[in-house]
Amino acid sequence: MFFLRELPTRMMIDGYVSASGVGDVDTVAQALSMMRKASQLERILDAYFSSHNLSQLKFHILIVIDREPETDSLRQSEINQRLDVSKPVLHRTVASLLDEGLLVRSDDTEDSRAHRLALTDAGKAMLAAILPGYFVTISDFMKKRP
Amino acid sequence: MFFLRELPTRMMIDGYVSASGVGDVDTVAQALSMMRKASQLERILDAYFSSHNLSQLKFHILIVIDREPETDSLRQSEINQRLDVSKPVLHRTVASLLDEGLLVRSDDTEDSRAHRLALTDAGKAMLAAILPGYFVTISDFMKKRP
DNA sequence: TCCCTTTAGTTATCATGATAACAAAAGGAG
DNA sequence: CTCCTTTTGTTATCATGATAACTAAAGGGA
Repeated sequence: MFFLRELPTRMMIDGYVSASGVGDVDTVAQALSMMRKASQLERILDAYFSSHNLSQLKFHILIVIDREPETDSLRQSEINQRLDVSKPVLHRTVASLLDEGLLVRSDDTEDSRAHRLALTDAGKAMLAAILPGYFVTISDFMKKRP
Repeated sequence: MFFLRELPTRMMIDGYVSASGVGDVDTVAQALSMMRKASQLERILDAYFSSHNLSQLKFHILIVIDREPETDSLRQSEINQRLDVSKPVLHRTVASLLDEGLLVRSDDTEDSRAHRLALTDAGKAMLAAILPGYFVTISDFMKKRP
C-alpha cells in the first residue's frame, strides 16, 4: 500500500535525489504516480470484493482454477505457482473458501500428500456474479484517472 | 496486493468481459498490468525498508514531516490528512517511531488534546541514509520493467 | 534397500492493515 | 453560559499479509 495522498513534485524529488546524484527524477516520479494510482484502485476493488464477502486473494484463487485450460482442478502447490502469496496464507484462504462452499477438495490419486481443489457450482456462480462489476469498476476508475 | 503472476491475455479478458458487454478490454488489461507492476515494486521496497528496520508507512510519516515547508513538526491529525491510512494504524506506527527514537512528541500549545511530532536527529539521519537507496531501487526496477 | 533431499501441506506466531466505539477537549448556536 | 456537534487521540478487536519450523510423502543415488 502506498499512502502518500499528495505526490512529491519533480522539484521535491530532485531535492532528494540530486543531493545523492542517483536515479532519474522523471522515472521516479512516474513510479510513485503508478504506485499511488494502483493503491487507490486496490482500495476500491477491496471494497467491491468485501461487499460480496470476498477478497482479492479469494477472487484470484477462484480465477486461476477457473481459467485452467486442461483441467477443472488444481493442487494448492499449483495455485501457489500461479499466485505470488505465501503458502500459509494460501492454505488459510483455501480453507476459508472450502468452508464457504465455493471450493471442494478431493484426494489426489497420484500423491497422497496433495489434494485437488475445484470450483463448486456456488463458486462458479460467485465468479459469474462478480466479474462484470469487477471489470466495470476497473474501467470506470481508469476513465476517471487516466 | 495483486497476486496474479501471469496476467490474463486480452483474449481471456475478452472472454470474461464481452460475455457481459461491459468495460473496455485494453483499458482493463492496462490496469491489471499496472497493479501487478506496482505490487512487485512494493515487495521490493518493503524488503528494502525492512532491511533498515523500517516500513513504507514509517518512511512516509518521516517524509511528510520532513518535507513540510513552514514548520518542522505536525500533529497526528495533520499527518493523517497527508497519508491515506486509518487513525489507529497511524497512532500505533507513530508510537513505534517515538519508541525507536526517530520522532519526538511535544505538547501542542493551542490544543491540549493534540501533540506535535518532529523528527529527531536520528530520524533525520535515517531519512538521509535511506533515501538514496530508495530512489536507486525505484529507478532500477523501472529500468528493468518499463 | 536405505538414506538423504525435495516437495506438499500445515501450524504457530508475528506484522500491519481495517472498523467500531470511546473519552476529552474544542467550537459554535442559541 | 449551556448544550450539542465536531475533532483529536486512543483502545479493543478483527482481517490478512509474512516467516519459521514442522510432519509426511515422494524421489533419487549408493
